Amino acid sequence: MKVASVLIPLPVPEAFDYAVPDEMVVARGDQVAVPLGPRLMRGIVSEVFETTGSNRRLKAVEAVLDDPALPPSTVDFVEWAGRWTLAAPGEMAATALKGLRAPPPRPERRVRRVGERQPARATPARTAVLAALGDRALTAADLARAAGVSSGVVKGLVDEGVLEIFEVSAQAAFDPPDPDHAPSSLNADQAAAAQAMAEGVMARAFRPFLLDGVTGSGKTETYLEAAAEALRADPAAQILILLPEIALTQAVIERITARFGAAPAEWHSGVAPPRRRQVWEAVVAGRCNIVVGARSALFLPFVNLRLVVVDEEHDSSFKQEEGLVYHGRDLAVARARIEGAAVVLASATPSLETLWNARQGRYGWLKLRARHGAAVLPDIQLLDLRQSPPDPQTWLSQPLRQAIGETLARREQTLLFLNRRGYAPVVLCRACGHRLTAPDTDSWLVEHRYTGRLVCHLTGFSMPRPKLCPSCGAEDSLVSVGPGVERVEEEVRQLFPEARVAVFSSDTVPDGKSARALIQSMTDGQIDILVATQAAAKGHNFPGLTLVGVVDADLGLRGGDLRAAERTYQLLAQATGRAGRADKPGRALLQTWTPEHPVLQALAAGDRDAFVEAETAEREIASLPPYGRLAAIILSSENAAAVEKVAADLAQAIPNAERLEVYGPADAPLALVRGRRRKRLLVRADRDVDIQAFLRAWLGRVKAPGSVRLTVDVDPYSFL
DNA sequence: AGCACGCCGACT
DNA sequence: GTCGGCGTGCTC
Repeated sequence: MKVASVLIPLPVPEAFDYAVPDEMVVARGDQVAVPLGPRLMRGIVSEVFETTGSNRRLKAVEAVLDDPALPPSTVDFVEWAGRWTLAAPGEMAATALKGLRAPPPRPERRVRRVGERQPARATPARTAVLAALGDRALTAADLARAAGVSSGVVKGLVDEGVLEIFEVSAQAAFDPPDPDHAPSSLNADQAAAAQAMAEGVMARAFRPFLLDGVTGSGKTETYLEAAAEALRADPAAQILILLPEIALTQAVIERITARFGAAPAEWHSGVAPPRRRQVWEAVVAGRCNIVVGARSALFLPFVNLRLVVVDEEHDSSFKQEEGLVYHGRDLAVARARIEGAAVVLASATPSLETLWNARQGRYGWLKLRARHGAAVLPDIQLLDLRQSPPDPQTWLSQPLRQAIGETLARREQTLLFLNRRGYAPVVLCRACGHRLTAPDTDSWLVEHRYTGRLVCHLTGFSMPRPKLCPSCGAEDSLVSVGPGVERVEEEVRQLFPEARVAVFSSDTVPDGKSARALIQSMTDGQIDILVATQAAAKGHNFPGLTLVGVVDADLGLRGGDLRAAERTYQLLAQATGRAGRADKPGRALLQTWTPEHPVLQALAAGDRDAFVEAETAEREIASLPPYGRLAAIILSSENAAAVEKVAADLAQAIPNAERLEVYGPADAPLALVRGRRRKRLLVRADRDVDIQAFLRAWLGRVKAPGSVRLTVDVDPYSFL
């Protein structure tokens, strides 16, 4: 008997087996309809095999669906990703079908001649219609318009049998990119890197690269030349370019369009479902060469993937935390390995993991130096706040104020960087010391003055700023503690009333359109001082910007999670890198209470290698990534007792394992979110330990009731 | 995810 | 005395 294993988009731990009827032809990757309990489900065939006797009688595959099959390598990838992240394989498979959610486009109805048949009565209108049509096929409406008659005339000819209606499936066309449309002229570094990447693509085997170059070194044009080379060698080659954020796609799409004379396909959550269906179908049919997208584009059914680019590979937005928990960069490398393709991780501030892989020789390491005339690294100074503390209730120290004043006098621009939205991160009661938190979440409420509300940045809960302390009832006792961008803006306006000041944060710039407008007015010099969160630290270059002030360089270093130092280094390197060009040297001033901190020392010295060296050494001593591996298990439920119970059960059931430790259970750092009590366990293992096998064995021993949600996060990034 | 089966409060 | 609440469990 022939049996098909079918991946079903449900949280079941394995594929389900179905009998294949004798006359049915099924293959791995096919989309099938299978009975599950009382209903029919769409599934993906993961395997077809022959068996003699079965110990259980199987239901039969109902039908093979018309929708295109997933290419076998896409099935390989989906299965691998499911095993790696401990997700249900069927749910991972379902992400590869996300493009099919919209109904197929309605086929277009067109009319054409039926042989040489003539109408019984040839009126002028009818003659005009037949003349306009010729031997083409048009829609009835287009034809009537072309002939300058009403649609009734066309209908009459159809009724008479002179014309017939037929259906054509509407298919979006993707123009083939022309690799020689507008090649960039590359400098020596770029040409060497592009050459190495192109050779990697030609090898038709897994070839990973780190493309390591400061802002302005021309990473994008370099990897686009490698893509062009791939297309020259194989016009059917498919290329995937992953970006951390939707906001960055437009600029890259424009550059690709200019380089190749054809627009690439776009793939992310902002693309409408019918369009996504078109892209999905074009990708699986090999009718689409270049896709630019967010991490979910990794799951597209490529048939000839030759090159994957992960731009800004260090960016933590590649880590998906909700639903399926995975890291887009890691899965991109895996996909390239499975497809036998080249993968390029590009960044000015590569992640420690990637740098480590490059140093070990696992990844080809392609370095680009800054180009002549591009932004040069600014002079970075640390401002020791112990020497020159700001006045009470202000946040800018005297040296920074003076620098802003000088910059203003030279009619140049300042960026004040503070990675904190709103006016004040904490509101507390002077009388009783109570800190205001959201009612169902124990994170602090952030004061926003523009809206006059207190906002929970985790859940979006907000309330008006109360008059009385909700804890002790004292009147007028609430004080705003600490600065956010709005508060720094207030201080700047008082200090420099004549300056034009703007705030750039996700609150003032909620969408791409307003972001472009603000960036434009900054570029045009209509803003003197921009107070910004990390929303402005990425990717924009302002020619008149010569001073970057970091209001609180210590901010990201507190809290001490694994990647705090790395993230801070990357963020501040990006922020300070905004200042200055060759003809107008810039400077960056970092306000800190701990100028001796190695991260800040490395930043001030402009010495990335020293930072990487020190940070890597610390990770090695602690056997943390990349020297070890981590996984987190997060339990959450509205029922606190149920969480405790499952946590205790898990702690009881830890399998024996060598070179592996389990920490916890402990309250998650935010122990209450949206009314759900959260507990966390953390697993650390040596690099060569199969941490997934351990987790599977462990979780197999404990059953959590439906009321407790259990999330596994392999290689966690957020430690909330 | 659905949809079943299965034990305890307000109704004809 | 029933209709129905959603808690646990299964679906090849």
